[in-house]
Amino acid sequence: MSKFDGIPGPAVRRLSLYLRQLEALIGQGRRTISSRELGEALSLTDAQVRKDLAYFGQFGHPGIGYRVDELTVQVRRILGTDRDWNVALVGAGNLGRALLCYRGFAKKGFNVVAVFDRDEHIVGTTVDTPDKLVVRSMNDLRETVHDLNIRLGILAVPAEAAQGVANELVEAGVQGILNFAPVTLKNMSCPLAAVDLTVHLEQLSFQLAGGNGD
Amino acid sequence: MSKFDGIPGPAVRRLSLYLRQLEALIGQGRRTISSRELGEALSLTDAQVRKDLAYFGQFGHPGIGYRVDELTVQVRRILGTDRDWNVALVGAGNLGRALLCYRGFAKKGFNVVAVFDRDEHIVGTTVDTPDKLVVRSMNDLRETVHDLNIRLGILAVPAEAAQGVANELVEAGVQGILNFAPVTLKNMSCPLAAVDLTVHLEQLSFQLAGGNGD
DNA sequence: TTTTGTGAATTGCTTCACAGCA
DNA sequence: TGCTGTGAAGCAATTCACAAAA
Repeated sequence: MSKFDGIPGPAVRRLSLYLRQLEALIGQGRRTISSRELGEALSLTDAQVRKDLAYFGQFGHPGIGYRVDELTVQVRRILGTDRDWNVALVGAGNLGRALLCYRGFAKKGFNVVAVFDRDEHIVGTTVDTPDKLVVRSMNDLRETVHDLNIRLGILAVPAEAAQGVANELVEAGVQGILNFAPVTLKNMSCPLAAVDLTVHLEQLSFQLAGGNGD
Repeated sequence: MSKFDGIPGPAVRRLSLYLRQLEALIGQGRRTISSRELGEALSLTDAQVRKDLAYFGQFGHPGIGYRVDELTVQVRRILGTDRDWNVALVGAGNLGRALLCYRGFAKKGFNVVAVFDRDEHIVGTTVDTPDKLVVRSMNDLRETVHDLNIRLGILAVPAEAAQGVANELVEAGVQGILNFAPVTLKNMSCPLAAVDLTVHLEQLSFQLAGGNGD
């Protein structure tokens, strides 16, 4: 039903990479870039780049290429990162606290405005991060999500707790979840993204173990 | 040239998910599982599960399904995680230290046995993690990689430094790199895996911004 | 019956190659 | 000439559907 139906998932994922590269180009003061050069920087073919961008509109200029500032604005608009998103983080363990320190989220317009933890011993303490957030109780989830206009949730809890907390997040009104727990969430009624840190190491070990004579 | 040529990349990625689910099943004491049930747990079709596993051998038993312990052994062998891998982490910033605390790596047989940082003020200090590693100088990279039999590197440095450090890792003898820096590494002669934390949030915001009427 | 393994059909994605524009 | 946008072709991955095994 979406206006972006029929667009390959891989193309949408690459959109993020184009944006990252475009932001680097702005830093270098580049005004325009061709599909060939943009592809080269990301190890993609020029045709791939043109087709991906053409799914969303006509952004290029024949004979010139793409204007960097213009395309940046367009890709941000398509990805929805032309405005800020308020985010709740659940799980104030090691990973959770590290993510709070990570500047990359805010730089892209994702503001972590609240932290929650199930452990009542931690609730009320201040997390040692740049913006000094106080850990909130899971009981305040729904109210906080509403009051702070939180739309996304980051799940940094142990695997056993993940499904339950994910349900609570949706119940509280969150519209999308980034899941760091090593479990596949089931029956979610909102968009999901999953990051499993060990899966990527396994892919490397596969390539090394299977790729040569062992 | 590999014995696993012609196998779809997506199938290999799912292998990690099968293994994760199998390990959960062992914890529950399950003896066998059908392709249908395994697929259900991971939101895949039964045909997908069977075809993926069949790329690597005949592990199933008609009328029974797959024996959990048997299949676990096989998948570990295929992924190369039936033995341990020594890993070096470069970048002792917030993200790097958080990854050192993360128990998931060791649980899967990936042992982070050395930490490096370019900042000589940090070199020599002990990182506050369970296994108390001392931060090493980048000058000792090659020697340490050799002495500790390190085969994989985790890159947790700023974007600007990533390409340079990646080159140094390969130069030092590392055979695969897991890259957390938000850049696409170029001209690498070893297997790579990339984790960009903001990319996943952008995918969520795309789905929310584009999926409904805005 | 239940459930696998697999050729065949289908769907989806990428690359090719070229018309059209600057 | 240089470069985009895009149908057509080619390739890759998934799903179907059924023979064979327990």
